[in-house]
Amino acid sequence: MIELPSRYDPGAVEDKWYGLWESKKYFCAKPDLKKKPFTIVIPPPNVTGILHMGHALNNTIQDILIRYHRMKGEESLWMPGTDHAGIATQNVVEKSLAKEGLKRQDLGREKFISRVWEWREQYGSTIIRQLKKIGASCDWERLRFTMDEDYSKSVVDVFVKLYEKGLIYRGSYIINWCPRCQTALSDEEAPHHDLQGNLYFLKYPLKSNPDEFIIVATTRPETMLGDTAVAVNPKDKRYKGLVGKTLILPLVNREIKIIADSSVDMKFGTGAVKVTPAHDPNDYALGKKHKLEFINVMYPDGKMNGLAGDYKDMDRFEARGVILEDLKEKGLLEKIEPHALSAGHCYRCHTIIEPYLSKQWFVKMKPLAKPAIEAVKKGKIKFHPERWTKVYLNWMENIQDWCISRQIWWGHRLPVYYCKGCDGVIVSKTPVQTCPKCKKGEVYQDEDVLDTWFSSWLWPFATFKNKEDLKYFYPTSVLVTAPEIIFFWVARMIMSGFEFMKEKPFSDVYIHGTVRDIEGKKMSKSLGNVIDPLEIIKEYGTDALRFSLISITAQGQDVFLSKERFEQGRNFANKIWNASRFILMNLDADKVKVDLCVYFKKENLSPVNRWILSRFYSTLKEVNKNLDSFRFNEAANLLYSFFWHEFCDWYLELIKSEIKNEENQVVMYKILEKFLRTAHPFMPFITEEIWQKLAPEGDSIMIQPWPHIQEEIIDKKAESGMNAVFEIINAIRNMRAELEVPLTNIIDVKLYSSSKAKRELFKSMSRYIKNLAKVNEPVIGEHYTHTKGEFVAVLNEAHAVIPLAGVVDIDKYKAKVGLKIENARAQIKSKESTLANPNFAKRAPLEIVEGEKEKLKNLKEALKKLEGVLDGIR
RNA sequence: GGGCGCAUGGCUCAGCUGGUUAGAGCGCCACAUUCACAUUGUGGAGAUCGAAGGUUCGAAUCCUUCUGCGCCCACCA
Repeated sequence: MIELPSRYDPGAVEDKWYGLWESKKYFCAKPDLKKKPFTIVIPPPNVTGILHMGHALNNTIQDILIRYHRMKGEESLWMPGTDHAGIATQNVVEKSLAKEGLKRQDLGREKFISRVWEWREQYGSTIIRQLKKIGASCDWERLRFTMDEDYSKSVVDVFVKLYEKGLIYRGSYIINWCPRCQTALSDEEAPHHDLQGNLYFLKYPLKSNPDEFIIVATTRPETMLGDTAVAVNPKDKRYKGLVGKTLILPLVNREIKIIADSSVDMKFGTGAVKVTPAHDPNDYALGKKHKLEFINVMYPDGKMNGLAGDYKDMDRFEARGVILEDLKEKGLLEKIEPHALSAGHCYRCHTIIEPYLSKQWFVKMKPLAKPAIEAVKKGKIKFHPERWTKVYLNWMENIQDWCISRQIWWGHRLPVYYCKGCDGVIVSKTPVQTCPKCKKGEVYQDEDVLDTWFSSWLWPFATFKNKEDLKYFYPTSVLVTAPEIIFFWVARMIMSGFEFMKEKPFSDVYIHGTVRDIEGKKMSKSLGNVIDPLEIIKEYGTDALRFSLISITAQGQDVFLSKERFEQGRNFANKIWNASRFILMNLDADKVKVDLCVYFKKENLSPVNRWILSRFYSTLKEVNKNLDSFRFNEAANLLYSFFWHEFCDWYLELIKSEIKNEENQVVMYKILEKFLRTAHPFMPFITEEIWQKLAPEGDSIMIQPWPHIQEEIIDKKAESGMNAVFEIINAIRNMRAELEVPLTNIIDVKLYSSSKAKRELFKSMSRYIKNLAKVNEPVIGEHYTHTKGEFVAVLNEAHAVIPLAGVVDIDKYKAKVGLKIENARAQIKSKESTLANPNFAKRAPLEIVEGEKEKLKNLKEALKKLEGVLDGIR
């Protein structure tokens, strides 16, 4: 006899079992040629990161996959690690410095970087600890960091390889510049958001006649200081005689030409566009084409520079206001129209991006994209859900070169050196002291670091330290991630895989939804709508967190969360706990040792046991199918309803009175034991806790085999037979509720069926019917004929009948029903008269009238039912 | 401008290749507590599956159009 508390206490067991798994090295994977490998690389969280619901969902899915495949006997490796997250981490450390009143420049590069490392030492393990808390079965001995020495070496190697291949180049282009972070960003790091702005119409006077103007429309008047031309469409009649003439750029009084270019849209604004080649990508192209001057009027921090004349040192948006005022004063501001536009925003600090002309390093992407496109098109790599394929292909087919240099300090420094003597550029894997070209010049290394994603894109292979492991575990199996990083990471890993490994990095990409709050907003600290997974763990337990998260996440759909949703998971864990407690209390250890096969062979399993076994294997089959097709919610919900509604609500209730029967003991035990194994990937802790109590000499549940489907046990006939019994019990319960007969009152029941098989079934199942419906031994008959004073339920090929005599006072019951009927009739009458009232129709709002009509309809239906009941009794 | 997703009981959502009575959780109503579990059990009410067409023996499911919401992409001065 085992004594257990009636509530599952997750806090008391989780750390214990996690510690055991870890100490026994159950998470560790080694190449084993006898086994099939199954590999997942974790999307490395930022070192400074803190676990949020997105992580919880992402990693629960991965853990389910890993545990499932591990139990299926595959050599399963989940490779963990963290990302140095260049800009994000630098910003965090800078913020903490700011509290001391310091800037990173005050420390200098080297000291600042050591500060970041210190920071990492202190906080870098937080996210790892938190991943352990949610039960992640990563091979922690392989923990990697994108700034690890050998990982960094791979980054440098790759840079050099691409450079030597001519796929990396340096050049001056318009890039996305964040004036706050003061660095270049890739296009992906500068997402566009809508803004409500204005279209400003500015007058530029002609040199030949200062009273004559050309009017240009712009959303960014402050850039006019850097204008070097005005462009019109050559077909535009309005400006026919003006092309080639000279304008005086107001405020700076610089001479600029009017040029003609067919790219100018005649319908937009005035059809004349100011050209600022150093501050707009379109204008840049125009500037190149027409050989215009490039005048950069801003400092890197977004303030106007020396070329901005009187506006020097003003912030770009401040300058905008002042410039507009000055133009207005001079009568050169024609008008202002509201205009919706969108602008790039820094993905780290949300500052509006400045398109900025500067010298940066780029990767030529088109050649890399080619095999990556092909692989997906040919189905070598599959996206789940499939629709992401299109998103991926669309991006890949229009891919732009990747700006990879960042003007920050935290990250992989570019392996690029410049010679002061001959201006030579040296790209080298190893540090360079003297210029190999001129042999004498002093050399200095490029100050920039690489884009964080330039290291992340190597993750599926650079995380392997030796060739043997790489060969065995690569390509990896599944990548699990959110849609936000398809371009940042997934697409680039596919490219790098083919480029550097000559092989895809993974076979399947599972894209799960974004975690949102119940109003559909993204969870974020600034919105204050965060549900902290660790708090949920504290309150409800890890298994509850995992189970709830999974069961409400439909494939690829966004997840809407509120705290109450985790109650479902907690309640389920508690249900498992109590059912197990019940079984443990009633289990005779010696009886249970009997092999289930003994019963199968004899084919003498009782219908109830045949049914529950069939239901278990049917469920298992579906669970397998759904896990294999990434429908985790379906799998979870199948387990939920099997365990709760079939195993607990029906099976355990059925066998309760015969629980010491050997066959029942064996089946009950086996079902629980197999269920625990099946549920383990979803709820690792509670399943382990119960497993240990159930099979004390057994090893941990996490290294047990996944239950094998016994196809021959799936018996649809047994299932439908029991369903007929359940139908009867339900019907009787239903009638009892209708007649308000309490369960303490055992009543008579008659069952009729013209089918001999059914009659026999009822007879053999009568003890269960008696127990669960609280009735006396049923009287079983062949043909049902309607008799007064009986309450009837019509079933599938059968009738269940409760004789009312002695159960309820027929006259009283009749009177009660009669009263209800009268009541309903009165209500109908009153509703009808309301509706017939012409004043009501005139004055009441339409929805009220409709509502009343609806109510009337419902009342009439209810009346009909009641009249039927009365007919039955009479 | 292009693309994608969503619209199903009061709320939040499942519903895979179209197939008997459209499911769940929460909420609501009634009844039940010496019996594994009130984090429970039993029963119930509540849905013309966003709208309009179409394909089909049959549509929540496939097609077209429309409406509303959300997201992504795009060099919309």
